[in-house]
Amino acid sequence: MPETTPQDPVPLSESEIVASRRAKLKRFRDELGFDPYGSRADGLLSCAAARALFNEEAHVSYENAAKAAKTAGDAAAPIVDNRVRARIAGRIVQHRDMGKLVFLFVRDATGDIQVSVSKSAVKANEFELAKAADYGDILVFEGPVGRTQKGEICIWAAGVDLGVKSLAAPPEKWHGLSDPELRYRRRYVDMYANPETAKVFAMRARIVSRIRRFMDARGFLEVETPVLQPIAGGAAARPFTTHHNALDMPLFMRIAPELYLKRCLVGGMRKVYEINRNFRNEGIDRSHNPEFTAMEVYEAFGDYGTMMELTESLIHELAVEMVAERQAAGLRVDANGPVLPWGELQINYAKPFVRVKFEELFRRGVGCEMRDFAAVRAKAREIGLHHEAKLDDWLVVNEVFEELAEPLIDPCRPTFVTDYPSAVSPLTRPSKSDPAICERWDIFIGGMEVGPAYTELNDPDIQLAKFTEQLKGADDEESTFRTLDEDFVESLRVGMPPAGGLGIGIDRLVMLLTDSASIRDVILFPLLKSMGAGAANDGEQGAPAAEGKKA
RNA sequence: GAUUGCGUAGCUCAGUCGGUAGAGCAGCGGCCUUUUAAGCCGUAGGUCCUGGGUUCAAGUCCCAGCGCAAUCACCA
Repeated sequence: MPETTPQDPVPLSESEIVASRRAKLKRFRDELGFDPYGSRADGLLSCAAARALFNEEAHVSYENAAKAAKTAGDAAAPIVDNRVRARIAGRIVQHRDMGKLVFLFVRDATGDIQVSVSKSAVKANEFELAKAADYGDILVFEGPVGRTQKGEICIWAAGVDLGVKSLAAPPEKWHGLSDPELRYRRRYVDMYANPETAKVFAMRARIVSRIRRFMDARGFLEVETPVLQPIAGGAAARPFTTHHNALDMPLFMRIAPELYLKRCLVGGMRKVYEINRNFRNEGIDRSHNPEFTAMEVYEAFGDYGTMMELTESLIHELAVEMVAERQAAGLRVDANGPVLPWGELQINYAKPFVRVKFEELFRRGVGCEMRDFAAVRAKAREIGLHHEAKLDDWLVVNEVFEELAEPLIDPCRPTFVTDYPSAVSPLTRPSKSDPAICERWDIFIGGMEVGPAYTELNDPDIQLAKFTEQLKGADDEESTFRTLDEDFVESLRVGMPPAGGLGIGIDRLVMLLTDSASIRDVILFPLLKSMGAGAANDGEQGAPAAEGKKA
């Protein structure tokens, strides 16, 4: 490179690596006759499936026959080879060139398998390809499944082809990619460099499909409701705003599907659910991503009790299945039931889950009755809640509860906290026997709130009053996106049957079931700030990052 | 949004009190038909996140910015 222009931030050393890979690509194509961008390959097995084809008996009898043939020379009987043949494709993650024999480890999403390529067993160009292959290239191999002298299951290549030549500099092959930022930004590298990553997303897919099977088996209908909404309702979060050009209409990305799913009940669907993305314009941390997957469930003529049974059965069943998966993978499993590790914790998903009333937990954590507001306020001041005086009684109760009572919940046992004060759950139906509390629960697992459920409010007049009251309390910023959903109220006037409703944070549940510490470890492409100048490999003409955006 | 920590080769990481920029892997050249965390020998590779400042001298100290992480706030 004679000169590096400012628009070309690629460091010289990297161009050297890329240049050598480009030279190899040319050689593979021009000298060895392989298409560096590959073509269709039929009958491919996964690496895991190929490994499973190994048969010790066939391997031993082949080895013996080959040995005998060698000593007997020409007089030997023809060698019988009963080893099963397999064709696989994957990235080269290890490469040991022993001269006339090359050992490679090949990886796909199911795992690794060793391949050895002997100069005497393949065509000359195929051998050269295997010999010169780079870490990260995808190769296709075909041959019998046996093992090596060291006992490693191994495909003895009879054919080698190029799937695709990789031009990028690969990550370190023993440590992989460990910088979390690089793992998220270049997930496509993370997924093959760190097999654990690929496993988590395979588990996530199985969990979500099991949830669907569970819901379908119970007669729930899966529906899809709008993500683009003229009014962002159903939760108390800040929405993302957008705009439809042809209609010249402001729109919001939904913060919850709730109000549409309830309309489905009005329309006559008895049991509905939706698994889909919500978008909330709030902070980001270990358990929050701006877009996240939630399941919402509504059951006509159910209530928060039916939702509790459903939730408990669902999560229990998922945990049992995860335990079975871990057992199948050879991991140690707790003999005492469905116990899964989550970081330092061992979470026990045995039924029944813990159930505790808000009022009871409050009493235990705070040491006074929640309805004794004077005592509660005294406690609030004691723990340093200075703005206590400005808050309504029940809001103080709630804050004191979160501070002193929630920590009492055993993080190792899924726990339903039930019967919240009505005043802190404005859209929930008050209990018939005690209107100060309402029919709502939250489920906590591992110290995280995984989801709430309610006996839904279906009186249009009360709903309208509560909406209106909420709007009155909105500050300036809030009132720019909070609008009364009159059509929803109108739907309640048509008549929504009494119902139970449930929301479960799927990402958080997947975190718990896959022993992932951060929500970003269970979201393939979590939102990151965009990089300014000097962005890694993006080729972006990174404008000085400080410009614009920030306010 | 606040606080703290981190940012050095493609990757994983050292870098002492402020005094010539280091290692392993990947790459490149050579040897080898059974390797297993990376076979053996040799070789090359740098915007020390960016921009200022202090200093004879800054990867190192100071200020500002960018990014990531953790904790808190908001929220689920």
